[in-house]
Amino acid sequence: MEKVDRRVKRTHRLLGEALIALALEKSYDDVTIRDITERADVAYITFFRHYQDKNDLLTKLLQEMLDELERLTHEDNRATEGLLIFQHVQQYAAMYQMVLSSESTLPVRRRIRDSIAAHLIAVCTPLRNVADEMDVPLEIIAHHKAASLLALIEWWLEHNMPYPLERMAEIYNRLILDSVMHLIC
Amino acid sequence: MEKVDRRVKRTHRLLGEALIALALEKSYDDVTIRDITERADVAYITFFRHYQDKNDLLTKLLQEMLDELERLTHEDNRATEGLLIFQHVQQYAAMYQMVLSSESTLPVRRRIRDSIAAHLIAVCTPLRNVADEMDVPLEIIAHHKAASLLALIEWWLEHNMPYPLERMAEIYNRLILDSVMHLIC
DNA sequence: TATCTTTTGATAGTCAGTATAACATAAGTA
DNA sequence: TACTTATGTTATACTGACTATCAAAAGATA
Repeated sequence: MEKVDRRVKRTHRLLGEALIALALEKSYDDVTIRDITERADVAYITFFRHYQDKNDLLTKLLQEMLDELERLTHEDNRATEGLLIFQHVQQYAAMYQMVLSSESTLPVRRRIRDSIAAHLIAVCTPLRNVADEMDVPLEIIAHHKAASLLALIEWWLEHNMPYPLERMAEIYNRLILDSVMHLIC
Repeated sequence: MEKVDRRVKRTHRLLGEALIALALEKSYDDVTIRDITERADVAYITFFRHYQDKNDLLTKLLQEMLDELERLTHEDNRATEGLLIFQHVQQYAAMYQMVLSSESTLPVRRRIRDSIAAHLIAVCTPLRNVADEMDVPLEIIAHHKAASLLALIEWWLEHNMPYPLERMAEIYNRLILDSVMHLIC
């Protein structure tokens, strides 16, 4: 645990808070770096002393959020997986909305998708028998599951969460988990 | 059938060809409007006399391509649906790659997705019995199918089409169509 | 072919937003 | 207190989108 200069810590916090607040007011894409530094009461140039660009800041903000989800779903109690995911999404709804609705966050969205897919591959590879030539490749199944989950989350958020998270978890189980499991086992 | 000035027709063609050629050389996002007009040997300002911005040009290029797909899948012979789709994607691979891999085409991607979803809803609504409260809502199923299809296409293109289109059609049937049909009927 | 209409081109300029340099000052650390 | 590091100020370069104006060229029409 290295000590970080209090000023650095404060700058990071101020810039992060400013970005989130501004992205909620207008849209992520419309937020300029000047907006962020002015809202944070920080010099413009200071932004570039800490981050390469706006996406870099967003990515770092997202990191711990995703780590937390990773920790939650790692225990992998298949019965509650959907519940945990949608609880988490509801908790960080603003952040997810930001990532899923803005034009310029494709790399971030890709990283989320790929990490979900990689997780499934890691879990399933040892379980799977010798690959049948006729089977759907595991890599494609994993990609499909990850993309479907993100699409479901996106739908929920874009429609302002019309169903409670418990219902979404159930839908997730039927729509995605069941059909994926059917193909794997 | 209205007559279009030959100059207009020529300008449209030149700008469209230039965008596609340039997007293949670098990436769509890195292509500037000045690039396009220079490649097309057309005055910079002329671009704005025809299109609002780069995405507007792309959208109009995409339109007829999608109309063609719509026509093909409208007859909806479920057995050959996957085959038709992946034939079409292979034929227009460059365009699909452009749309699916660039950061700034989220609106275009959304439109494709939503039109696929709308089609499924139109086809299935009359077939479906009174909605069971426990069922997965048709709207979500449609959104899921559209997003999954796009994800599968994306995977195929990003990995440089490692399987022939016939195999992809088969995967599409098992991974997406079967599970969706299972939930609808 | 002559006339009229529309499109195009050249030029110059505005604007927003990103990014960097140099030096002075303030805040934190030990 | 002395030293180190982060921050602020100011000025500047640069890219790319977008517009205005006026002259010239190409096409449509009769």
